[in-house]
Amino acid sequence: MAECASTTASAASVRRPVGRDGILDVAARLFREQGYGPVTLRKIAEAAGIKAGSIYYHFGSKDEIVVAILDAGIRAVHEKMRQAVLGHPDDSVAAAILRAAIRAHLRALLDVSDYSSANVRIFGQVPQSVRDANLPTRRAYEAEWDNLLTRLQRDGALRRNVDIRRLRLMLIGALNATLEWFDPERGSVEALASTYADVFLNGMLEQREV
Amino acid sequence: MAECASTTASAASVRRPVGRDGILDVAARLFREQGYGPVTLRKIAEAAGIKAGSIYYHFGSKDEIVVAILDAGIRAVHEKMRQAVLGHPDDSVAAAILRAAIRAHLRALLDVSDYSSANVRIFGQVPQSVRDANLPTRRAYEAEWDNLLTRLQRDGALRRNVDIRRLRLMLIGALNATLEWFDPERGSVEALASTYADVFLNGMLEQREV
DNA sequence: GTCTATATGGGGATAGAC
DNA sequence: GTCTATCCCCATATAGAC
Repeated sequence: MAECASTTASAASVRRPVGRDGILDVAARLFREQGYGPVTLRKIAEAAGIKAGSIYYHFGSKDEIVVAILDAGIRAVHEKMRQAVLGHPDDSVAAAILRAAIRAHLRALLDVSDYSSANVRIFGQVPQSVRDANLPTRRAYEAEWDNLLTRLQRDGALRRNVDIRRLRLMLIGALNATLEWFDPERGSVEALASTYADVFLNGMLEQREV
Repeated sequence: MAECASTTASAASVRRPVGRDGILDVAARLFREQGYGPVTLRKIAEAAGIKAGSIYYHFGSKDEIVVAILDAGIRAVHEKMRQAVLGHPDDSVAAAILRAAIRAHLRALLDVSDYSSANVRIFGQVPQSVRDANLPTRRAYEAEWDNLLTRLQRDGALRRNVDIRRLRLMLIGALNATLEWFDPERGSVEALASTYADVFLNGMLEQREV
């Protein structure tokens, strides 16, 4: 969000205003790394190079920070996924479109955005009021997937006996779960995305014919 | 774990010792419902009908309770899955064995055990020391799946180009993610298990021939 | 915009009576 | 085996100086 990474120097570094975006950047990284509970305003302030009380100049409460991060996280992955799908004409092969969407979601989560990964990591841990505030943004992303899946099913590319809502929950849930165990040293995001597409599109059983 | 459900009466109910197992039962339910952070010893004690200080007669710390619940949760789902697989001879159709294993895992998570669901819900939220204590039990369950998948792949039932460890992480991660959204009013666990098996075994694309 | 100082509340944990 | 009472720490949040 801010134009440069914050200095993580513990103290006595160059004193330069971090501002609202700087605080959000640092907080998103900490939430992604540590989850919701362990990240206190004191830790955020220290990582940003300011004092805890100063945060209240920019935000009214801790929850306000969290909501801002959750919203930005969804918007980031939504945008990536939308662009990936737009890159294909409507009459493209269904498998290619789905592969692109899966790849975009995983890249946003594992490669690109601390905000998106923080969202997945902490959404289940934040107070109900915070979840509620994030809901409209989430719904918009879910609708994007539902539109895509509905269109592909109508075109005959997807099995007709699966409920679209359930399929979307399965797919997004499976992709988000990678955050718990993905290790770039064991393989690239690209390879992971390819495997997910293989399994979700064609299954894990040996195909009898092609 | 205890032989009967605890009375949830807020006060002045029949005073009967709840004991170690009673505390664990109540705590597991609260952790499943609320996650790790919001569940305090005071809340556990109140739900169990005792006072917070009394918990320390049975446990040395809050973490000791959490570790006991995490371990019991894995053991419960492990046992269910193992029994489900044992119900099939080694030369059964691979798809049938996998379906049974998937069904057993989902049932343990969504139907049977507060301990298993609490495990999935809070594992990512607990301190590292608690996770470490739970690791051996987890590894044993993971090995059970790896053994099954390796055997099926050796028999030619699974595609050869997928890494077993990665496949297991994909599968378990996807199944565990259902805890976030599964609603029994929208469909049974059995139906959900069937859909998961369909998609993971054969994929979501319309099959060209059978 | 950031600081220092502090109010206020709730958490885990302990000691000793019953 | 459970109670009451309490210690100690750390969280969010506020007030006012600079």
